[in-house]
Amino acid sequence: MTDKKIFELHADICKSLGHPLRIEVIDILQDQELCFTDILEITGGLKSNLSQHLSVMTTKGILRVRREGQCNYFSLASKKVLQACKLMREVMIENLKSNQKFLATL
Amino acid sequence: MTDKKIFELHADICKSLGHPLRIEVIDILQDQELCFTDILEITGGLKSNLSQHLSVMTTKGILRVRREGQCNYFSLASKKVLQACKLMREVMIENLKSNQKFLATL
DNA sequence: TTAATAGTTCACAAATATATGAACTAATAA
DNA sequence: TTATTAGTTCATATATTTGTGAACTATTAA
Repeated sequence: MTDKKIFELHADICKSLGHPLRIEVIDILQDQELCFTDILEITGGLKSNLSQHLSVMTTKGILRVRREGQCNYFSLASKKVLQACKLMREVMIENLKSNQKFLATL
Repeated sequence: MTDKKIFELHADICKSLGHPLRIEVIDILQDQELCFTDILEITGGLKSNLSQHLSVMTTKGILRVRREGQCNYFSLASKKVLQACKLMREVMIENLKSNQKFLATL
């Protein structure tokens, strides 16, 4: 496999982190498995929209689904996703702080 | 700041990882500082395109730029970005392997 | 001053992602 | 059987990203 192809696959899975609703879902599922309706109740918004985002995340291997009766239970496929997500949040917070410091000097 | 606003900022910085060229740049800069022309030579493509991607990454606080003479030297702003990136690559590789295993059973 | 190098910025076209509501399916309950 | 719950899928409108080439700016060299 060429490097370029690796970068594409790598970027593709990283895209899962690039939407507020998907970040929120990762946040919610960090230490629990929840069914669709529970997630929807927490995040708000349209069910069709959430369903599509969960579907993308599942297809990309970020989430697992488990069907039980009429409910679909979602969970994180790997703790590594959560770790990566937390690291990026730290970077964001650090940038936020350094911007605030900079603004304070004006 | 509301949770939703945090998720937006978080997702926004994660978007930096969601493009093959930007992943390649992070890869290249993982242990060195390089100027624009060097990066362009490695990645290929149009200079305007690379310039715009580097600009986005810098604005989002993923990269640092240092001007020296006529050259712009780029480097990673934080090792945490690299760590996050590596974790996501591991997830991607694990998924790739498990897909291959699944295909082998057919 | 003129030319060359090293990039950035801009305008616009094309591609991709996102949101929305309606229609649909599958499982359970009445 | 009929209704209800729990979601998925689809079509389509809108928004955002991305790629491209031309024009531009800043620094150094001749």
